[in-house]
Amino acid sequence: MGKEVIIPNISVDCVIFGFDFEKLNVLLVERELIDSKTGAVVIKDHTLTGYHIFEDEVLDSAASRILKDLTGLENIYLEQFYTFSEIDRVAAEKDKKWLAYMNKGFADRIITVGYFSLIDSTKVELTVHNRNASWVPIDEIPGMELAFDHKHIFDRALEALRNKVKIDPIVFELLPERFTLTQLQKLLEAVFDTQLEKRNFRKKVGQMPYVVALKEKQVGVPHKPAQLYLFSREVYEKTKKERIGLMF
Amino acid sequence: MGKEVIIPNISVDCVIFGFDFEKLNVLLVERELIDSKTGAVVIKDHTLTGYHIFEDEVLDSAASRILKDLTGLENIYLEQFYTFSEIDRVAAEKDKKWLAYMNKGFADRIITVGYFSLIDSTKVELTVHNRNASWVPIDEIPGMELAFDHKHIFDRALEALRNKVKIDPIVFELLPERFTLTQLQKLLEAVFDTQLEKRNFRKKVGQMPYVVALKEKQVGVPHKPAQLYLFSREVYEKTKKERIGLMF
DNA sequence: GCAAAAGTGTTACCGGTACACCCATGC
DNA sequence: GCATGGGTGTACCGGTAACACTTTTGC
Repeated sequence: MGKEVIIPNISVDCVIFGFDFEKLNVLLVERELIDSKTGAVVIKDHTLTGYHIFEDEVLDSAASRILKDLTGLENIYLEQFYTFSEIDRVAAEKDKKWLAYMNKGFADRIITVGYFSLIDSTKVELTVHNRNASWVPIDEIPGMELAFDHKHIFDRALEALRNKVKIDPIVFELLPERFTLTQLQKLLEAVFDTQLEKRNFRKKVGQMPYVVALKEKQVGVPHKPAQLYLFSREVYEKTKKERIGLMF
Repeated sequence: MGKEVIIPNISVDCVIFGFDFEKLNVLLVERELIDSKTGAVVIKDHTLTGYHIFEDEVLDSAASRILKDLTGLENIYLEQFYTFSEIDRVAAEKDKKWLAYMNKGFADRIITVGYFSLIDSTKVELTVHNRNASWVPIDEIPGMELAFDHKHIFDRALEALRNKVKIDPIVFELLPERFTLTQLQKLLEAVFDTQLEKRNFRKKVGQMPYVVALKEKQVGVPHKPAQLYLFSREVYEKTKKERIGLMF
């Protein structure tokens, strides 16, 4: 560590998803560039987190590193979903200024590998490490100004997330270890931007042996306390059966 | 064209799938290196097709170019599925020798972007362009010796293909425009390495408005001639409905 | 007329969907 | 005792799974 040499033309960008029990959010970092002479604001927008990879580093490690730098968390769910190579993806005027200002020896053309990551946002503190990072609800992204081609990257990430959630129980990565069925339902509703019917939802979850009821219940809530559950990937792996059903 | 400059550390590799009405195959190229002094065979194995990308070229275009170079075909279904960055992925002894022999200015560490492509193999001629290219049934790959990390890339490609086939009607790309239901069934059986029940399969296909029966039938077959069908992506796009059903 | 593959219909079961009411807690 | 979200059962329907026989052609 310390004198790592970057590869100038390859980077990793992370789309970090989190769930606040109401909405699905993405962690964005504020980017601000102020003219040192005039004091005028040259750039003020938001970016995903990303960085170049090092010469002796694999993409997955670079993504983990970036994630840890921003959130302080390790062993987080990360999935590579697409590699972006548009020739002018970092060539907008404001982005060129930004790269010049950074002055880190990046290439003019940068190919970036997109990862999405799912974190239990109850575990992340945005006060210490924050480089002005904040959670933004996914439905606000379309109206925002993002750096580089990050809006495009976000769109692809959300699509990849939805596809993966359908076939693999990764949603649980967005919840605390112990969660209620209502939280799980709200989460899926947020991911797919839809509404689910409570009784049917619970019936379905009841058929998943890997969503296991704990003996504990919520405490201190001003209504009937909910049963707490746990997701066991171990049980999932043991009980899953191959499904071939074509869905198109 | 002509004086294109390659990017030394980024390449594209294509896993080309084809269907011969019996098995699902992959197009592999024979790689042979003979010691110019002794005449001894130094390397003899198989590789996927790939090449570096050019400085002014996008990944998708590089993949199309590579595909066209090998098969002569254009406008082929191509999908990027994963980017491979293991540090020693081209560093095995035989692979280093090969790269030295090629002497094209490639970097020591090459990151490669994997694409899979689906082609109607009745359209490809392996006689003209062939650099010793041949179709290899997918169930023979595990027992073969492949260059670089190409076996790993193939595994990921097959996985990505299966996932995508489940949610999008891309299988039809592997068939001629006009095909029979039995051919479609055999193809799906080959892709998923499974058996399907004829009557149920046909009932299901009967509910897909975008698989349209033609007026024509097979001719010259020594049995009852089969009805020919056509896949219409246009009809598919118009009639598809969003499904959210969780499958895990 | 025989071999070879195409084509078709019925029943049993399961999973999906739609829907309305009682329950436990904090204040 | 009231407001708040937690939790449950039933009826209908559509899709999936299992199964055997008749049809059309080339030779």
